[in-house]
Amino acid sequence: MAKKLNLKTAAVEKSSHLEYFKIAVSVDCVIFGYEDKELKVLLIKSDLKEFAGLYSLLGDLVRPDEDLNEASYRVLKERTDLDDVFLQQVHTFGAVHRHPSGRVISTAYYSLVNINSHKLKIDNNDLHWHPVKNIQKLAFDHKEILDTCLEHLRGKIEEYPVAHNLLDEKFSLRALQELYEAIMNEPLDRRNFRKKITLKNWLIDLNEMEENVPHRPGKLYKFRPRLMKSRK
Amino acid sequence: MAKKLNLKTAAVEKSSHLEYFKIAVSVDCVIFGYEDKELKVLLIKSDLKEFAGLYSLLGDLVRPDEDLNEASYRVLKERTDLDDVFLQQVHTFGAVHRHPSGRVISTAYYSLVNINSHKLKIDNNDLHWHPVKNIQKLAFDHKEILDTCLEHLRGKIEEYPVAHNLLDEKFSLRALQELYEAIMNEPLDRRNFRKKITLKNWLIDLNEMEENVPHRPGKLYKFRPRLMKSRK
DNA sequence: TCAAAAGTGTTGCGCCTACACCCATGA
DNA sequence: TCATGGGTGTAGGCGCAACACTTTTGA
Repeated sequence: MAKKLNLKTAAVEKSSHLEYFKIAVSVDCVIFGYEDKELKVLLIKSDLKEFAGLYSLLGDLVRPDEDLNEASYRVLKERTDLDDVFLQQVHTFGAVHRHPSGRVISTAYYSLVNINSHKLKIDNNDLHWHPVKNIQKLAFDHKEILDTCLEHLRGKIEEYPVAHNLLDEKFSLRALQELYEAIMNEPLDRRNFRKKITLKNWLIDLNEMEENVPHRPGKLYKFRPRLMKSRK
Repeated sequence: MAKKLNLKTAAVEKSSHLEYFKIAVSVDCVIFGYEDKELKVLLIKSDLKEFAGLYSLLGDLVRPDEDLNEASYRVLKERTDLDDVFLQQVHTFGAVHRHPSGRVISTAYYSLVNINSHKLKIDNNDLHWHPVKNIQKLAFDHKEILDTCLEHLRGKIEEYPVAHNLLDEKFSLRALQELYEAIMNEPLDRRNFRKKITLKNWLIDLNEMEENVPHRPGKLYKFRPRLMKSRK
């Protein structure tokens, strides 16, 4: 009974805090792809005058009736038409002046997609895959977001079989190693890499060989299907 | 020149998206403490009718002119009067209906504080330290937030010397081990624990002994000062 | 036959776990 | 002298890094 004193309904609480509903929430997606032995990220030309000439990550405001995670899937789907992909939340960036349009707090996600398996929905915004290594500056705090996500990705691929999202279904161990080298940005020892991967037991030997290569063909592998839970 | 076509100022962009500024952003702080060989968390009685009788984490809406991280420091300061503490962002929870007052997206932080080194600012909301082990249910999605933060803490203390935030300045190795056992929720081998800690070189031997213990006194240690960067 | 990459093992090191005994102190 | 915890070392296993030679294929 005495406890009743301080209780208020949610509706009452909301009305007393209306002035706080002035912050927009967005998601920014670091969409990684892999092509020509390079890790790439999907960028778009910023359409803000303040960032004229700079590229930015793909992002959008979260809709009032949309889960935060769903918003990141929507962004991805809108741009790549993919909807069953690896996508992971990493960090939320909330500096007051990070966005010139007003107060926008943004949750960063990264995603791994196969560049060959989809067509970009290219509009007139210069959407393109950009090699991660060359990126010096992006609009907003997107360079920091990119760096943070790349750091997370580096930790992730050591422990989880997520690399299949970036590759075609069949691949040689060399191709897989080149992918790892591109992500880690360092050369790896071939024998040790093969041992480590074998030990993890992520791969299935397809008993097929590379074809049309100008050298001794390598065996082809694929990732074990049960490991490939997308959307998480 | 041609590029000018699609550019718009930030002000224009904001006006075209006003309907999205309807989501509130909050921070929820999992404030961990350590007392009586138990890991505890600071809880408050929920003041929402929808959650009558349940406890919740400490949180607050982020102010329009306040950095996200600063909001979490403010919440901590308001409740514990501490302002130079370990605080780390973990995850952002954004389900549509996670808050009955409306659309509130919440970024979760956890913090490590010394229960003895401050006085709680206790108001009439039944603010108290609650053993983590006994918690079954909390208001909102706060149980999930707690679990997520605890999992992160477990990883953190293995790699970083953050435990000093929970202990008094001087402590015995046994006390440190008991803290680790409380956090990991499992017994640890004494010899192996000491070896591991010694190897990490986090501690300074104070050449002092425990006093007033009913058994052989142990040596006292403290954490190396340079390691103790608070606020990350 | 050459160029290019495939494929393969061993050694040493550091870290981890499991495990048992004697020592110092206060009651 | 007893109860309580302090303090210590070793052995086996595992993962990791460093490192070189032979084989297969296409050109």
